[in-house]
Amino acid sequence: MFSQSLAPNTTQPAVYLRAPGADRGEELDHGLARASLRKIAVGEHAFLEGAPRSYIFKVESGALALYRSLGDGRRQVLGFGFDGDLIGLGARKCHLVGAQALKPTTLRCLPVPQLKQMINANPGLAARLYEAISEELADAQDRFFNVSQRRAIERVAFFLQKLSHRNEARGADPRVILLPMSRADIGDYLGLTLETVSRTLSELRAKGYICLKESRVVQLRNLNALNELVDSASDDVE
Amino acid sequence: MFSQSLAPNTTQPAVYLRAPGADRGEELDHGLARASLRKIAVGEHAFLEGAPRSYIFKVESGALALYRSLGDGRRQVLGFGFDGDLIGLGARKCHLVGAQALKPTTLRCLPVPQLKQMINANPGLAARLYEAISEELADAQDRFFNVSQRRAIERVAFFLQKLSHRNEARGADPRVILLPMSRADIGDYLGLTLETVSRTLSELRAKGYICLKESRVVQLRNLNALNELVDSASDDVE
DNA sequence: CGCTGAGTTGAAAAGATTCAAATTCAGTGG
DNA sequence: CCACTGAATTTGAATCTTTTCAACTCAGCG
Repeated sequence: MFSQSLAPNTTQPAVYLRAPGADRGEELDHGLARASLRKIAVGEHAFLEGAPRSYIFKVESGALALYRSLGDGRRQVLGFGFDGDLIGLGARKCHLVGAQALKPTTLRCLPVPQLKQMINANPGLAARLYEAISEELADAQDRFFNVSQRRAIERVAFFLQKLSHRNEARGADPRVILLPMSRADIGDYLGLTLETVSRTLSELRAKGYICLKESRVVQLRNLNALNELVDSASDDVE
Repeated sequence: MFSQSLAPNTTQPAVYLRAPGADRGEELDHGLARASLRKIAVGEHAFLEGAPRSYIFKVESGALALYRSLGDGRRQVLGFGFDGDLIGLGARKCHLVGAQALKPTTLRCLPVPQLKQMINANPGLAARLYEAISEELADAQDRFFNVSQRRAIERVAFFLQKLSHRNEARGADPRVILLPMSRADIGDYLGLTLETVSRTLSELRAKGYICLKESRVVQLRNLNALNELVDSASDDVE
């Protein structure tokens, strides 16, 4: 793929690995279990863009936005870190994304040298990291085409669907979504303005697909319709 | 990052690694040098979406489009494979992207079992693959925000800039770009329609930034202006 | 009880898509 | 070698979507 080898000022990845599943990442879990805890308040950063990568983190509780700043004050949110997620991984020496807490957040911090040691001691861990990061790439691609070629309503539906599936995977209610992030964060994630996000949520409510009691609590009332918005690439669902 | 752990039908990554640089991937090069050659014609596939991952490929000459199909016949082009690029890598058993030749293309084919053997014999190789894929992820993120929050003219400038840098990195003329792909391919890559791509190229020509003698040959006449279009919103942290 | 920041909503403007037509280009067969 | 055919490209005009700018509501908090 040409893009990476061209990118001269390519942005630094922090590489976000998912939380190890049941049969993966035992070593990581083991190391992390003994790692130190750190608490950060809303608005504080786990790490800043450009900061040296000293630790990798596992989110114990709370939520973070992973973003890159643009020159003109705008920013691109690349993802969110929720409890169970690993953040801050990557091959480079510095983070090129920042991780800012959206609510009070607790992190486990594993020093990078220790991670490297673990990898050296256990080559299988490298393969796991590789798998995890290739998942991450797959996800980035998934998000890419769900954003680049779709309308606002489809993007928002995609976003809600992902959160719903995440709940499901964790045994939480897939029909009730708690949003720790603002409309602006969602917009920066989906490539929309905050007004469009708000309007689109209102539109989904008008269609009866969702229910918005509080602005940060979304009830999904018609999961099928949402899924169709995401899956059907161009059949309008009115 | 939540997205990956949610994605239920997450798309399969083929993981696209870049061509090994001067000091990287010697083992890969070594193995590939003895790998078998395969030629494919325009429109043929190196591998189809969903096909089992039997080989990884190095593009010797030619060009391919790496894409995923959408339900309704549209597709998302995730990248292009040019000579020197490695394609088809990834942790999963099947490709979830297809790789279709844009012009007559020659590939080196390295069987996956052999790659695994090489990794086992040389743990350092795994680290290199990890680095390479984290670069790939960084690139995907780069592309992501260059597409999701920008106008057509900025997207096209970004595209041309990348190709220009690629030429530069390879000792080719950074001011002359040969496009092996159609306007539709570019559009599918940038999240635009082919008409918009065409119009935007015409606009860049009208501004005097580029020169289009033939539709597949672009001369960059004002590299600074193009760079400003790209950088206007994204200020790199380095 | 007024502030402040987040969210919602409206209206005008900008930008991209869609549909349609014209033009260029490449490859084929005469 | 040239005309023909189909594909790729360009361009135009109408339409649709999203953004922008602005006003307004609401909840939390000093």
